[in-house]
Amino acid sequence: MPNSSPDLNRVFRALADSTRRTVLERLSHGPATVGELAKAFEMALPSFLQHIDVLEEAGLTTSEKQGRVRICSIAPAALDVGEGWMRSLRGLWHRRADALEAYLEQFKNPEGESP
Amino acid sequence: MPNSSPDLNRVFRALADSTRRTVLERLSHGPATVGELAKAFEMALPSFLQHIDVLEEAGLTTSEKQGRVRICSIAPAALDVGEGWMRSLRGLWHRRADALEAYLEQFKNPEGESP
DNA sequence: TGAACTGTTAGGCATAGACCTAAGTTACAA
DNA sequence: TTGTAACTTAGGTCTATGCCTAACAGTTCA
Repeated sequence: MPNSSPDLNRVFRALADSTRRTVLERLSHGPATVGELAKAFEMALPSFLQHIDVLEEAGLTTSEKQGRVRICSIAPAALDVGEGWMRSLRGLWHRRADALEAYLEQFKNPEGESP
Repeated sequence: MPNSSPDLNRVFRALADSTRRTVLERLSHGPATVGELAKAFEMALPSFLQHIDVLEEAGLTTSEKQGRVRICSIAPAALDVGEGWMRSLRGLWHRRADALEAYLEQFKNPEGESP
């Protein structure tokens, strides 16, 4: 479970904004241009572009320039990284679901083993 | 796929920091006190406490005061929210994996259907 | 060519985040 | 009852984020 990678930081940070999540949802239905994507939001285009850049730097989207148009697509590999981390964490937890009880017993029953 | 909820913002933001992810990994093996958790990091205790608070506000951990000790545990329900969002997004994408090709054709073959 | 379209860059502002030190507070222990 | 342990709160700095307007490209089309 590699954790210290800056990739996870970037992926989760990118997902921590509802504008960007909405863009990803839109892109999950198929590619779109910057202008098409921006229509759904009220913010100024340069502000919106920053969100696109954050997504792309996180590896969650890619884009390709066609003439004067920039076409964005979703790139779910980065999503897998985040999802994988979460799943493995939850897996660990499930294997230890009884640990809480045992641990708390220590504090109620100080005669048990030392922490 | 509820997206606008501030919960997802908080969950993903909380995960966007490697200190906090390390804490979650530690807690996935079982509960621990603030002091035990803090030992693994070099930062000052008040700084570390802020991370604990972020995790708790995101619903990723819970804590319980036992005497002068605060015992933290993982609370994977919030994790499921994030993981669920990611999985459903990826599901959508897989059903549309061929959309990129078709879309790009528009720009190469302007005689196709209008966008 | 020159206007219109679609981005893009530059620069500024306000808020939030991540860290710090110093100074409490509460519980346990001698 | 006094000291120590284990947080907790207060307040400060510095950087990053999210937004804006204004001005600048690169493309397309009349």
